[in-house]
Amino acid sequence: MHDLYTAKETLKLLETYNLEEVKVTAKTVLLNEGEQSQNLYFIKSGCLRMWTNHNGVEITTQFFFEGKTVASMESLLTGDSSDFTLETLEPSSLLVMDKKQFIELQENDTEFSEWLNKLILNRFFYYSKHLLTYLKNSPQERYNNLLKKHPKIFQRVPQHYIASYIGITPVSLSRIRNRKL
Amino acid sequence: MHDLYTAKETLKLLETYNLEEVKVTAKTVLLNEGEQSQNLYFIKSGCLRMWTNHNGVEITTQFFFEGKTVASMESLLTGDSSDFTLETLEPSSLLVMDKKQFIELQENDTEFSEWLNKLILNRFFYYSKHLLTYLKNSPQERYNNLLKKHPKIFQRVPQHYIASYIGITPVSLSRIRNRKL
DNA sequence: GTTATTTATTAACAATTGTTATCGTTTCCA
DNA sequence: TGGAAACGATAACAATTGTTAATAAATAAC
Repeated sequence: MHDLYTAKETLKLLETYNLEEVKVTAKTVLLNEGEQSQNLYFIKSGCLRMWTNHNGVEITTQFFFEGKTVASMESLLTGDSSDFTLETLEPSSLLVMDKKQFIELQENDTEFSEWLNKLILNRFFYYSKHLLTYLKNSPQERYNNLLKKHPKIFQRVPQHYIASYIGITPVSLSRIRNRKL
Repeated sequence: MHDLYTAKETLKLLETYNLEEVKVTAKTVLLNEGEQSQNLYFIKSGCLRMWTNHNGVEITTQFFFEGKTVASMESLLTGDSSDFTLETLEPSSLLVMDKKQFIELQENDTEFSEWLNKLILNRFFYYSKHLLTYLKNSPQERYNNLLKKHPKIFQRVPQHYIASYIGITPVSLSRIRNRKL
């Protein structure tokens, strides 16, 4: 009942909607903070980061890799302006669903709305667990956990983006990485 | 479309299901960490906190006051054991929906499943925003924001529970509160 | 009402992180 | 391919938080 869709299942579903596929270079902004989200993206290849401005500093809130569906959900669903900027980190190939089709499918396509509900549920669980790491762990521990669970991130993502994701400055992350135990 | 239910609307909906109402004293544990969630609660009066054990220390993740619906959603929906303990902070009056009825309604009652989807969406938005405060703000700033937005919490909830909610120790919170500006 | 327990404050010190700046190195385009 | 921008490491110092402990005050229990 509450099994989540795999990347393959999601791709299969989305392919039935004949979505446009776009190829973009690294550092392409797909959505600007303060603007209304107009699209839902599925990453066929490449990766993205979601970030938000804080006193002129970019705070990365999440990374998304191939096989994942990405959108500023709150903005897309409510029509409010997005709190986040969505930007590619690598040259990426994306399936794009525009807002009009998104709303249409959400209201009239049972399979799509079920898929969406599970996506939202999945993201809810993700945020819930992620929040816990800020309550339970120190920056050092968050780094250790990230390195253990997602070592590949460090090979694909510049370190200073990871720093803000962990909740610290790039300087502090560099220190942590080079701290002798 | 995506307006969320008010406390009054939720109460009205839940009252159609003839739920049992229970009155419990303060410090009553409704769900233990490690056990499967068996119930969904609606708080008619009183308040609850959700917490998780970390190396013998209780980390409070959320407070719930009258008019709110509470459950360890992940545990209730997936059947996994709960990551959290649910405990009353004050003598409380609660509407209780058991898991069997919950599943039954979720599968067969359109209005209930729509209500639930909005509840999940709402909690997703809440966690998303809450997480941001850990990425953007210092403990001092999180305290300031909480005091500004929810000053009543400090009148109803012991300070050391609030400390872990903010992500710091009780000692540090006391210092912040008494720090001169 | 007296005793326990819980709660909050404060102090002293250690450890961590933030801030600012500098300096190589790498990467990116133009 | 050559210059500019981005990136990561490091240093020095300030500021904050964690840790442990002692104490006082408030609350709950009997």
